[in-house]
Amino acid sequence: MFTATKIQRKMPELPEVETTLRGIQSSLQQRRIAEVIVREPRFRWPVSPDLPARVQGRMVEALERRAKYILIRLDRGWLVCHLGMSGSMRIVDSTAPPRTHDHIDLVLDSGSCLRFNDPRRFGCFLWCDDPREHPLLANLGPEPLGDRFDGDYLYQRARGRRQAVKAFIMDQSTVVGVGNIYASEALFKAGIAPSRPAGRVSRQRYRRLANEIRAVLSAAIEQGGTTLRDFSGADGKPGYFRQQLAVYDRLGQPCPACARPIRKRVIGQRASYYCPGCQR
DNA sequence: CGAACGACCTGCAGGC
DNA sequence: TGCCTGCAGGTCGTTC
Repeated sequence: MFTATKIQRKMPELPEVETTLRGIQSSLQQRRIAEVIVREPRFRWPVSPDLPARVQGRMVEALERRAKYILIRLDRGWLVCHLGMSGSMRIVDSTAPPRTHDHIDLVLDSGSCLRFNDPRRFGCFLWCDDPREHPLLANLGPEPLGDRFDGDYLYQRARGRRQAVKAFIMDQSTVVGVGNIYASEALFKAGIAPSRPAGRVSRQRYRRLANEIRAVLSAAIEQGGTTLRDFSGADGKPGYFRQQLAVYDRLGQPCPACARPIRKRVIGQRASYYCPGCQR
């Protein structure tokens, strides 16, 4: 039960990032940034001391997402933000007192404020001239919901790879945005064992896998709002999101398809859940 | 080149 | 109650 709460509370996989972006977009767009408050600059990459000066007074033109990065386009330059493993963003009244781990504020001319909270500080909040030239974004694979991603692409890219297929699809240079939960889920739905070498999955099965990745991410994005509402409302309603998961965090529970107990194995240093009967 | 692994952090659950 | 250990949604840099 507590596991369900845990999952709800922090889940910056791609659907969460997309939901976050949609949630903050209308409050930021076409607003001027009156002030930047950095209470804690130590992140995965530290906040540059000159970031406030570059950002204060700028207008927010648009928000975009690339992989799990939230990109905020200003009238001069961009902000490149990542939620890491524990980050979240919310819109608050700029007079609201900051809570623990509320590290950065973008105070807007509207009186609202974008507040970035990140307990583990694995995220980042960077300024750059042009994200297309930023090294962090340079080697990212295609978007899983875009045109350039399909089974044939995965099949081609997997030629000669001995790496486990789960690690392969979680590699951001293969395809972006497939996190640990959805990697397990998509592999289950595609009937592929997570430890199978990437180079030993057929073209046909990669087509299935690509479709399942798209399906599971799209469904989660549609539900993202619900997850966030539960999160911010703190109404203690557990498990709504977790019920959608067939295998993740379900060690020993019956497979929804064949009822054999779900197994857990560490692959590429990450916990992986699968059905030994349905996945080959 | 690919692949494995350590590292970065805090919070929480569970065991003793 | 409190201390210790292990584990957690990400992913980059180093090393082999």
